[in-house]
Amino acid sequence: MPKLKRSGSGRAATLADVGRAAGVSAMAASAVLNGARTSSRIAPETRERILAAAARLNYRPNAAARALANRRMQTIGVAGVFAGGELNYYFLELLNGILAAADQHEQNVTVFSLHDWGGDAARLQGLCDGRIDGLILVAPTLTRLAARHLPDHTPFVALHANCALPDVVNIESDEEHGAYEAVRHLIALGHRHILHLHGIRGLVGPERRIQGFKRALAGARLPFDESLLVPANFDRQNTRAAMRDWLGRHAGEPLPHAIFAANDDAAVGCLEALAEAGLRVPDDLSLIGFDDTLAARTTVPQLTTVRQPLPAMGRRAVEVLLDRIQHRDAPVAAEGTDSTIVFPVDLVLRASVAPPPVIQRLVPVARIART
Amino acid sequence: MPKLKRSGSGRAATLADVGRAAGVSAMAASAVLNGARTSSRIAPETRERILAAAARLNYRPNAAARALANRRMQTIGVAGVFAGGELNYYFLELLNGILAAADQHEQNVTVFSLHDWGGDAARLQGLCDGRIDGLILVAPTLTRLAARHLPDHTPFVALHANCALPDVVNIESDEEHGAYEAVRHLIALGHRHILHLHGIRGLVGPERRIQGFKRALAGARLPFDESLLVPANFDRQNTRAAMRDWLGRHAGEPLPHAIFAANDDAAVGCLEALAEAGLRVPDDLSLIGFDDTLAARTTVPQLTTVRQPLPAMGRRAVEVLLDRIQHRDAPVAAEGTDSTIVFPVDLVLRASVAPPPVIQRLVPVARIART
DNA sequence: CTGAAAGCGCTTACAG
DNA sequence: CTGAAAGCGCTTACAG
Repeated sequence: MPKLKRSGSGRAATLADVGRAAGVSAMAASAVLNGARTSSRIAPETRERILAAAARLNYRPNAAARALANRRMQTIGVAGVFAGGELNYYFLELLNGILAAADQHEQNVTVFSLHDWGGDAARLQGLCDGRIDGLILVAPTLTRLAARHLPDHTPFVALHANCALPDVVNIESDEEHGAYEAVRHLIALGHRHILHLHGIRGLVGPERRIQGFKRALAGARLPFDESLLVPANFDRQNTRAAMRDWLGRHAGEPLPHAIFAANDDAAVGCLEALAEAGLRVPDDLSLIGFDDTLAARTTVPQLTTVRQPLPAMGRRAVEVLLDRIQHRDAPVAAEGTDSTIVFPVDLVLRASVAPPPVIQRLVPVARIART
Repeated sequence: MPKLKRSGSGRAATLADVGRAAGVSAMAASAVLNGARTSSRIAPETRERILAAAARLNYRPNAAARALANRRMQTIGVAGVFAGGELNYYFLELLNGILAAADQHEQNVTVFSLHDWGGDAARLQGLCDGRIDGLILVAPTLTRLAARHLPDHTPFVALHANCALPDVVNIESDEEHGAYEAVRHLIALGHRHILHLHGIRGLVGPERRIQGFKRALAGARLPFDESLLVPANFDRQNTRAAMRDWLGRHAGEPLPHAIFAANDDAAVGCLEALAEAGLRVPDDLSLIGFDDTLAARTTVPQLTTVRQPLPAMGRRAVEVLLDRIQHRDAPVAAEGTDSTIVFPVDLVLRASVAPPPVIQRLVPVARIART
């Protein structure tokens, strides 16, 4: 039986301990161990002694003390509304890129999961207390007032900001164009009657996708009317319910040729509702998503979708933020330049889209009431 | 045109500033602002003045200074191999629970993404330098030596440890039982010829699932032989390739009744390979997964699977860790008690399992060579 | 009830 | 090349 007790007690070795053990001052130890850029060099022989003592004592510089002296934590924060029932894929992809870039620059990443932007805008203040050197805001939705009162002394960068943030670089992708290309692709295959499952009206992302949808229809001289817009809220559960509901209300009418879902999660919810109703994708109708998250690759059939380069966007956010941290006093963007970085999007062709069936199906009448 | 320059420069207000502004000492300010448990109380009138000054100066306690004085960062770390091509669902579910519990206890969470456990075991050392108060190891696979040399002075807790970690609480679930129940369920429905797509041999999780598989077969007096075990590596891509390969090698032979995949990702990969071969789940054969991650819910059909309560396990890890941090010197477990916490698992019934078809299909001969 | 002192562990000038 | 001093911003005893 091993003794179930770690020696966790007792304090860790400090620079002073190392110095004492090597017969030098703490600051000589600091110079060799923590790579100070002191102009002076330590004699090779002394250096060896210090290194040996440090190894022997298992010395490890204390991050808090260092941060206090340097005014730099080597840590960046990531804040957003991630949890809410289901953690989302969107964030997972982003985090992937953020972690990779942070690792490369030897920065730590602290994740702040907010409940909602409304009440938690105040909480943001609390995070900017020296524990992080800068903060990445993921899809922030702040009121004008809150946006103006972002904590000073802390640099920010935003990803997919849903609101104007004065003096903050915003990183986004060309969503309008992505939506346009997606719908144009459907139209090119012969689809005419296309539904759009859209996100929350008023938010930047959903509105841009709606704009792209409309522009593609207009470009093909296809009529647009509000009935083509089905509200779905960017989330699987909601969309499944919305789609079930839609099918119920349109039983017996001609089935649309295709559906353009505002994101992959919505597309998956839609797929589920269609499957329940006995409709096959892409045989009976085509479906297209947006984002190219894992969700798009783990459905059967896999989803044709618009790829936003989320990991690359996350990486870029880290780089921009680190630059802001280094040059706090530099202006966010050159005079007259926009402080927005736009990534290109790509249409990714997979199995959920096919030409429309020769004989258009009707929306089936519900067979079984399900919960 | 707004001026694109934040006032980021200039330093944040300190306790000394607040004290000065309120005409008291920094420590009086400390007592009222940072809730010191100093036995003495500050006079209500002074208190008001201090509070007012703090508000006026927008005072925010400095985390690093506090950490240095208190020897407590209010931050826990989470380390694991998460990235590797595709960030995994398993971690996403866990993180969900970890973030929720940390939030509740007002702790920050810092995520360390390791490349692999081999080389990075050394990096663990580097993290234990006061920046975190304790560390959660996610599915660690350490050598005996590395395990023995976990940094002192830092409490740990492990989730699904793949190796013995002296004096570290390990949180896991009853995987053997889960595997047993899954296979028993298949057998109860009439399945006889069942394949198991297993993870890496030698790791704790995969081995336990194999044990459960074998026990269920033995319980029903079904013969086991090695050919029922198909190596698949816990990941979608690999499993798809493995399954394609298996189908190719067994073309023309009777199709198995069912497949038990060692995790959901593997099940999804399997599903893809089956779909490519024109085989339908569950009509032609049944499929069952393990974990109940999002992957299990976003396939069509949704997967019958064994649920590990990952968010709850993540929450528990935080609680155990915080307890270890509070009582560093207490033994990890009472004398003679095991320092392992085992969560129960549940079989979740969804659409990927059905009774075997009346007429057993043969493995189809590959129709098109695909890449 | 309030303040002066010392310390947490590290760094950055500044002397020798 | 090396050390003594002061400071980063906060806390915790200890005096008054």
